[in-house]
Amino acid sequence: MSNSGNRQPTIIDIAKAAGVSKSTVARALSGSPHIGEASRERVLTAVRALGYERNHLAHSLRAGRTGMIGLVIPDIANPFWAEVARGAQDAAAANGSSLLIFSSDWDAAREASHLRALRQARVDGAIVNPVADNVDGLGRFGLPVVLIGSSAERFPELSSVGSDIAQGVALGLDHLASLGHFRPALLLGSPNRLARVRFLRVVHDHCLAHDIDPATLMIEEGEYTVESGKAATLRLLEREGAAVRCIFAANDLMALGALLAVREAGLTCPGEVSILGFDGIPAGAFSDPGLTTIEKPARSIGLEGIKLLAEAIDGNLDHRRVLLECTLTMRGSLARTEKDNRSARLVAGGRN
Amino acid sequence: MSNSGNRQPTIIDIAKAAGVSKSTVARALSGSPHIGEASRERVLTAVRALGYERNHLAHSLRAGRTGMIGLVIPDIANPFWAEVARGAQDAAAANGSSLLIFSSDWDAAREASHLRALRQARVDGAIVNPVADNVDGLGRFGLPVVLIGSSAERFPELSSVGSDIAQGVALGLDHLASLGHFRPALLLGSPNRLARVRFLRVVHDHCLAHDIDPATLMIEEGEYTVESGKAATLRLLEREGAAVRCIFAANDLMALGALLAVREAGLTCPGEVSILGFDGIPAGAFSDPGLTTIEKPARSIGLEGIKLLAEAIDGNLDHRRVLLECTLTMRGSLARTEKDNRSARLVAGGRN
DNA sequence: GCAAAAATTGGTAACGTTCCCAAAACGGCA
DNA sequence: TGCCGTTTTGGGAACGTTACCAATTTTTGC
Repeated sequence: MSNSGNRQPTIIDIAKAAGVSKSTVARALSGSPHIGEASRERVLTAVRALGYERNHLAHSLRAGRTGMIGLVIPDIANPFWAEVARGAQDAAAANGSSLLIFSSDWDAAREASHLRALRQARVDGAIVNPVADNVDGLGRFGLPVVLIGSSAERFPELSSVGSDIAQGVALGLDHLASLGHFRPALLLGSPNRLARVRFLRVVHDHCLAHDIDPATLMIEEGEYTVESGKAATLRLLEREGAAVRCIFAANDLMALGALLAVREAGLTCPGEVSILGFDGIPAGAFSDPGLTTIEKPARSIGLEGIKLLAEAIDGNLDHRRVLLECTLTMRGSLARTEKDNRSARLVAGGRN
Repeated sequence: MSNSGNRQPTIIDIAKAAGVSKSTVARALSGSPHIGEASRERVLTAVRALGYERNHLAHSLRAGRTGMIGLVIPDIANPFWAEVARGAQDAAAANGSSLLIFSSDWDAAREASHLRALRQARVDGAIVNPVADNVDGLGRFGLPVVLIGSSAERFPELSSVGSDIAQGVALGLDHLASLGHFRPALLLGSPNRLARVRFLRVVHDHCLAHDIDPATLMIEEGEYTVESGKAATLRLLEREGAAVRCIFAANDLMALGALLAVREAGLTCPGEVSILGFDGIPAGAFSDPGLTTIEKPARSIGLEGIKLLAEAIDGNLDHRRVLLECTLTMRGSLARTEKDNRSARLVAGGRN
């Protein structure tokens, strides 16, 4: 009668069934040594019989930690972020915590609202790709936070995990150079993007190391979409006297657009034009030829984020910034060139 | 001294600050009418001053519901499931609940463990794409469940949301017919797959409706991957006397493979061979030509799943099976054919 | 056989919230 | 002024767990 209905049994139900007090049940459940063998047996039998499962809510309330972690990313439907989420999920599962995932849609208000929800749910901490420009929302978050993604640079006072863009760009340039492409045309984002500045800085250094005048590199702009990449490449190919043999795009979508443009211009890839992308999106595997690209370690970012956060939660709060290496994923869009265009290094006057 | 440290304030802290009892604070917070205007003001002022935020754990424990919903899918990194998750997320956010997302990796043990975690977290219900063949794990889940995906058919006694494959296949066949393709070659999964049977049944009906002998259709098998789709298409094109003008693939990956094969065989798409896919994966938008496909309503599935679950949670537990319409996403891989191959309907003896 | 030590057990408070009931304050009215 | 009805308030108890302390039982040593 007291246990009418089929609600989940509590330790009190177990205590009644086993004929002991709830304290004893708690001890049996927690594996405490302060309990007799006989009692433990009877409790565990009752637990199995009634199908008891600990109420995580009550436990969390008492213990002051929930074992839940928040993950706020721009869009779970975006392959890159989905991959990050997957990494975080695996790492979280490994240490027994679960993930509360939210998509901010690059909207500051939504991000703030999600952070509030996370705080109210009393998560132990959160991993966030911040969209808000002001640190306020995050600074006042009041819980351990780890930032992910490149935008984390704007908040140097918080721990973060990101991919090493500079290393990735250098890796790409070195690989291109090893194939004889010393002066790839560049498909970059719009000038006000932070990523573009970073990208160019590495290119600059690379050029100096190879005795090339950075000013002679051809550069076109896009908006990180297939269409803009295609249009930009078409503009590139139409430049007079420009024998484009290699294109290095700042993201895979633009690289895919470049591929389309090259074919539309009657050229072949990789035969006449080599194309290198940046990101490692799944769609790059299905193009023809497959897109060779610098792959960001998306899954590792999620994984490492959880690791860092776990440390922060355990009080081991050493502020850290982790940069993970990008890797080269070779598919078919790159070919060796015979004409070593490094010889152009002494010729001045290329446009842009 | 009592409120030392900077832990989150509770209603008791607010009560002290406002000089009232915790009951009064609770009333002010819940918008109860049984409270004086003066007290309400003082409470709300204190709330703002101390930055109080309700402890969702304690509330859930008391209220008996958490406002949390579980989502168990095979892989959050898979674009289709990520899209489903996004739909669920949006719908959940709309009614103020949050999502606990887990990836089962098509592994029954992992699925069971995730369901256990959800039960312990006392979620209000769960949306699951079941991998386990036995209904046991789900039947004993003990909480409201909504199944998603086609495998839900194996559990007719539970509510579910899926895409209407039959309608989608019919839609594709009708569209192909409207372009003059009455006898598309079929790229299907292996014979033991349930999906294949369903697919074929619709094709059969369609053929009868158009006076075509289903036995004359060319069919090849693949494993739902790009490579197997390519290989299968190559086999198709090598058949003697087979003038393949149209291919209908059971999923987009195989369709993408078909595209590669067609080009490799020196043919053009859609000029000489039209290709129709099924799924609506993002990569289909980036191929050349873009892949025309039957798109599953992934986001709507997640959305509708939450709606159904919400009803079930509110006790309105009418068992239901919702089938959502697939849509036709037109890109560039289909062309009208002049030769109406319907005329072949009287000729018997095509292989397979 | 008895005291002391050790092992085992039960009772109670606490985590932060909400709900119910009773107490207090306030107003109007005779 | 006293009584009654209404509004406003405070004091528990409860949700299910864990932790502490005290009480009980058992074991050990002499």
